[in-house]
This record gives sequence, structure tokens and C-alpha cells, in this order.
Amino acid sequence: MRKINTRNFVRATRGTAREINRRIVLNLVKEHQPISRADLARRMRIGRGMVTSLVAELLADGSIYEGSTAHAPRGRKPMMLFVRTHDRLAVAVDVRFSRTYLMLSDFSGRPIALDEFETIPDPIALVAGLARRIQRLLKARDAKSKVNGVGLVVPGMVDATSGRILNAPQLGWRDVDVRAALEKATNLPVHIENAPIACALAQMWLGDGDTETPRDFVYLTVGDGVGTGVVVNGEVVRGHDNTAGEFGHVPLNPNGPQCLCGARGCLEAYASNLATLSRYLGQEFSPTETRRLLQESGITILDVIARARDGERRAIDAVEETAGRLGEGLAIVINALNPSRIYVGGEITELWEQIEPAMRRKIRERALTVKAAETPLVPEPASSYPRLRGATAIVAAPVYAAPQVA
Amino acid sequence: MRKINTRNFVRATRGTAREINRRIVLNLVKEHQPISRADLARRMRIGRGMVTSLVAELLADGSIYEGSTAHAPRGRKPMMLFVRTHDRLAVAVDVRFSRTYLMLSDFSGRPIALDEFETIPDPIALVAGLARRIQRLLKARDAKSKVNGVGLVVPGMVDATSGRILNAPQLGWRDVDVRAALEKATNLPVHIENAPIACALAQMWLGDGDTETPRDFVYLTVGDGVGTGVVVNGEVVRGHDNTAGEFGHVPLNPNGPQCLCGARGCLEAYASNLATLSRYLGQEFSPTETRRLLQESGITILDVIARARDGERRAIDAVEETAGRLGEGLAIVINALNPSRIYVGGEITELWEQIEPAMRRKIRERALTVKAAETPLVPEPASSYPRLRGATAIVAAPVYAAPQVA
DNA sequence: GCGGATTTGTTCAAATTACGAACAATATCG
DNA sequence: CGATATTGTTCGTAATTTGAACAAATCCGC
Repeated sequence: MRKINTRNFVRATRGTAREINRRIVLNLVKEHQPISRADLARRMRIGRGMVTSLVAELLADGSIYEGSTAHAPRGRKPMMLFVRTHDRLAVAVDVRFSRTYLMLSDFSGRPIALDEFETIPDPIALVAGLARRIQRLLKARDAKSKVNGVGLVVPGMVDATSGRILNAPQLGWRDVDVRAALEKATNLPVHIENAPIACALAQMWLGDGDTETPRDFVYLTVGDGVGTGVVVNGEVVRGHDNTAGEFGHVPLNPNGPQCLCGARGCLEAYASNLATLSRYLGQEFSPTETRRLLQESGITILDVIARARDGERRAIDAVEETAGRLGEGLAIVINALNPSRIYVGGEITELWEQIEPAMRRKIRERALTVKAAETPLVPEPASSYPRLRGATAIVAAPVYAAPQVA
Repeated sequence: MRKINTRNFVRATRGTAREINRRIVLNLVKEHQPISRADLARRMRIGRGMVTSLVAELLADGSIYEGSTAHAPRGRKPMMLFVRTHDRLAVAVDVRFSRTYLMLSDFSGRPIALDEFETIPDPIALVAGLARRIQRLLKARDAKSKVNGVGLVVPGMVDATSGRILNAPQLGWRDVDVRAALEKATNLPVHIENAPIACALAQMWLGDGDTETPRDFVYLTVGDGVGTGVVVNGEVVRGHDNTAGEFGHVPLNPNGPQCLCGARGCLEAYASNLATLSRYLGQEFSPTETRRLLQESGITILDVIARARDGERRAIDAVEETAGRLGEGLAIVINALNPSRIYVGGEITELWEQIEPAMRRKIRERALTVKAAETPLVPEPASSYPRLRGATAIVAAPVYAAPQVA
């Protein structure tokens, strides 16, 4: 039951009902393909004439296509419909502290081409370099005419409506607008998004049809920082000033280690990759000190993960402690939001069999109900490029989203 | 940008656009009254003919009425429209541990009659007694024909769709269905809701037109427990199993006092009324022990509040410690959800001038951004009966809510 | 092999509603 | 008192949902 905002509403027009139904058809094709007109009519409880009309429009605008006919026990064989994704493309960009990743993908998130380069700290210079690479990529693939837009994902607070990057500490960016410049340089629409939210949007919009994507879920990213993308009632939670989802800065212990945000004992200070490395090196979490030691020793999170997999006790202890802390943090998320599912992304998920029990144990200790304690945790390995897929998702999403009325 | 759930959607029909526009008109009248047809046409950017038609329907179904004409500098004086609430009634019920409160109110939440009685622990007996009181109340006020339904609010987890009370520990109720019996006994539709969520819904649906109710806000209730009602994107957050909003069980200190939920150091263990009383009595939070001492001494939270107001140091210290803890908890809420506003309900708000600085100080320590740290906190005294108003809201809400399509 | 039955997909007329223009009613101004 | 302006109502047109009828394509039983 949603409230109408009388200061910011969209009234219905003659085309509203038709637009809603056309989107429903498109989503049904996308998630239940192959599907016939008669199938659609049955699912939507409308006449086949109506379906023919709506499908004709979607065929005409290139959203779907007709494929094979299917077997029918009797009568005319149905013509099966498919969503067109393979030749509808997006440019996905993932800007991180040290490297920036680029992917040309289709609308289902399937990678066509990948590229990467060292992140240039100055946003203007970064955009210039990025635009050149995008042009080359599109030219090499003869793809310019098939691209709907560019999705760009950053590790920080983003106003997705205006495209401004409000604060991205890891990049040293504050109140930065790269969207206009990139649109001008590429002649493509550009969408900007916060990294954990983008990961969540990838699950929402590019999830495979096999497993139904829930409408209330959380995506937890474990990397240099710990962040969450929250989806409630089928919509991302951004918050009033676009700073929602900072479960990484929920304190597990008020007397715990100093976090980068200035507070003490945040989930991030216990469970980020840096925190795991600190623990592995046998010292309390201290970002500057730990970074110095890491630079000296050259150890990375992937090293620790490999050592844990190989049975090294110190590595196993470090990782399991992190898992327990993640469990504590997830218990808070579960009590606060009661999501249907929690996706967990980050390198640490490569040790899922080892960390899941520790996480689950802590969740069971603190979740309010038995059912809540059983909230499914779904790992997502870094190798599926969740942030890049998220960048694709923010380009594709407007095509599939419900019309915003009332 | 909301996702369409292809397994549970509502398609648009011929009447959809009209229904949406009619709801928009109704909400505009409700929140911007008095308002004329021409005003409505301008705000909605539609023709006056269309408005005349929609308004005629709302007049006919009794949602609005025509009032005075208003001044116009030139031309025909406009006929002002008002929402009808004064003779559209709801029965509101607030079931608490020791007493149950009953209110007959109109659709704006204005109380017409109040009643209360001792809560009968057995739900079947409670419903029987409640139904008798409701019948008497309606008969005394000759109101049977004007009542839209009954709203019943409990302190526990509720499946609002089915009306089942999943778990209400304070009442000792688990998996209880009082709705069907109460509907049968009163011949009225019955809506069941969780108490903090109901308080939030009161803000959303019965809020006065003067201050715009935000679409992202949190309602924190401080009483026997500490709970939250969360609204995101104009919709209440219930969670997958209807257990969302339990920010009261977010831990402030993992080694803190034992909470009723079984964990240690929950916000509730630090900031509920019982926790404040424990502190006042100079002992660590222990529900059973504290309750015993309170029973012996006869001291209540209102006593402590009165003493704090009178300047008694021990009472002031107890209350300010609670305020600080609430601030810590609110900082977590703010970082996690970034709401536009936080309403705070409970007896402790009677000392708002004293507790607000302590809360704000803690929030500033821990909120991630300066702007987030300035999230408005709005006190709501117990004397405005937020739970009863919430019960009214859940009856009235379906009349005003946006049609659920797509 | 053909007529009957069934299913899918298309076409078309009717009903409903958004849309916009014209008109009616009511007011003020010069 | 006529001109002008504003509000509210009426009415015709255009767009779309709705449902029936028809066309196309298939399988089955005789």
C-alpha cells in the first residue's frame, strides 16, 4: 500500500494502462521465455487480440523477437517469443581505487569485450581516457549503433538522479560530476551508481529466470570497504540524501578498532579485506599501518585466501574471524530488514564452504526468529564481475521497469 | 525504478488510469484542502472537464464534499472541496500487556470516544469482550453505519496480509488469529498491525497537511520494548516473514546486558522503559529482577520522568543515559537507511528538551555525513495516542493508497 | 484422405475513458 | 452595461480495452 506524494506525482494518461501492460508483457517474455502469445494471454487474463497488439509493438521496437514454434498436442503450433538482448548492448565501467575495468556486454550481462587500465585520480582526465577507450572498443566491435548507454559504478555515495558523485573516499572524489562530460564525449546516455547498489541492481535486473529474484534482498560487498545494496518492495533503497545502505558502518563493538569513517568498531573495521589482512599480520586494524606492512610484504587478500585453502592455520583463523564478524553484521541486517535473501560478494566468497558455517553460527545466535536465522546466503564470486554487471543493469533497467505513475 | 514481479502482478485495465487519477484527486483534496476543481486541473495538468467527472464520482461515493466558495480576484467564485472524514469512522484498538485501549475516531484520527479495560490474556476471551465493547460503543454513538472497519494493533510480529499475529511475546501470543472471530462478532472488516508499524502508518496517512510527510522515514517507539516502523519509497517495510523493523535488537555492545530476546547488549536492553528504570534503581538491566523491585517500590517510568523534570540527579542521569543509547541506535538507523525524518514515540519524549541534546550528540559522533547527522528528530508524546491513531490509519489507508498495478 | 475438433493468432466492432473545445454561469472592471 | 476573466459543465473525438468472430494451422478418428 503506497502513498501518493501530492507534491510529486505522475498522473495517469490514456496511454498509461497500455504502457503498464506492455511492460508486463516484456518482463514475462524476459523471465519466462520462450513464451507464446496464448501463454501471455492466459497469464495476464486478457484476450489474445490484446496480446497480439502489445506484442506487435514490442516486436517493432526491437525489445523481443519471434523464434521457433513449439510443440502443441493439438491445434496450431505456437510461435515462441524471446527477449532481445544479444544485440542490445551496454558499456559497463567499474572505477576502483587502483584500476578501472571496462566491459562491453549485451543486455543480459553477457560479456563481449573486456578492458582495464590504471585509474587516473583526476576525474576529468579519467573521463577523457575512458571516453577514448570506449570509442575504440565500440569501433573495434562495430557496436556504436547497438549501444543503449554507459553505466559507471563507483565505490561511494551517488545521487543517481543527477549523476553526481557525492563522496567517494577511496577515489578521493567529492561532489564530482563526470556524467555530463562522458555523455558529451561518447554521445551516449550515462548512468552513475554506487557499487553495492549496482551489484544489487544486477541481481534484480539481470538475474536468470531460473531462480526468481526476490523483491526484498540485500547485497553485501566485502572488499576494501564493506557496503550493502538494499532492495525493498522491488525498489532500491537510496535514502533521503543518497547515503542509505551503509551497514558497513554499523558498530559491532563500540570499543573496537578505529574505522576509516572515524567511529570505532564498525563492521567494516572487522570484516573488510584490509581488516582480514591486519588480523593475518597479527596486528589490530589500523589502515595506515596495515597498508605500510602490506606494501612491504606484498601480501594480498588473494594470498591469504590461497593459504587458508591450503590449510595454513593463521590464514584460516584470520578468515574465520572475518566470517564471524560478517555473521554478526548480517544478523543486524536480518533483524532490521528481514530480507528474503542476502547475496555476498567479494574475494572472500572463494572460501564459501569454510566461511558459511561461521557466518551462519553468528546469525543463529542473534537473529530474532528461527526462520529469520535461515535467511538464504548466496555467494557471488568476483569472477562473475558483479560491479560490471551492475553497470550493465543500470543501463538496461529503464527498459524493463514498471512505469512510474501515481 | 521498480521491478515488476512476473509471478505476482496486476495488469492494467480500462479503469486503471481513471482509478489512479481519482486517487490522486482524493489525495490532493485531503492534503491541500480546501481546493477547487480548477486548482486540481492546474496541479494535475488535465482539462477541467476531466476533473469535473472525477470529482463527481468522489462526491457520489462520499469521499469528499463541496464547501464554501472562495474569493477570486475576477470571474466566477470557485467551489471549494473538502475530504470527508468527520463522519467516516473507524474503531481503533491498542492491545498492550496490561490494558487494552479502544477509540472511536473519524478518518482524520480525531477521537470521538475512548474506552479501556484490562487485557484478558486469552485471545478468544479478549475478542469476545472487545466485540461487546465495540458494539456498545457504536450503539451509544449511533455510529454503526458510519464505521469502515476495525484496526487492531499489537506489540509483536504480524502478517498484515493474513491478519495472523505471528508472535507477540508481551501478550504471550504466538500464531494467533483474532481477525476472523472479530470480523464475525462485529460484522466489520478488521485490520491487524504491528505497533511501531502502525505508528508509522499514522504519520503517513493521518499526518496533517501542513508538514509534508516524507516518503522515507522511521518511527521509533520506546516503551516496554524498543521497536521501529520503517517506511521506504512511500511503503512500509515488512520484510519477507514480516519481522522487519527490529532495530531494537541491534546490539550496541556485544558484552552488554542480557536482552529478553536472548542476545546481549541490544538497544532495547539499554533504552526501553524497563532499562531506564533498572538504571534508576542502580542495577544492571535484568527484566525479572527489575520487575520485582518495581512491583515492590511501585515506581513507574512516569515517576522517573517527573523526578527528572524536578531536577533529581539520579533520575536525570538515568534518562540521559537512555537518551545517549537511543542516539547510538538512531545513528545505526541513519547510516543504514538515511531516512528524511525520525519520529520518536514513548513516555520519555516528555523530556524532549533534556534528551534531544544527548541523542543528537551521539548521532553526530557516529553518522557518516554531516547532513545525515542532522536528520530531523520529531517527538510524539504518548498523549497523542500514536498506536490508536495507527489503528485508525490502517482502516483509512486503503481509501487513499495508490492503486496497486504492475 | 477428409471432416471434426482443438489451439493459436488476427481482425473487427463495441464500450469506456482521456482529451480538448465550446458553452454556461458567475464574477469584476472600466 | 458591455467587455473580460475565471470556474464549472457539456459534448464530440480519439485512443484503447474488451470480447466475439474469423482465419490459419494442426491432430485425430473414421
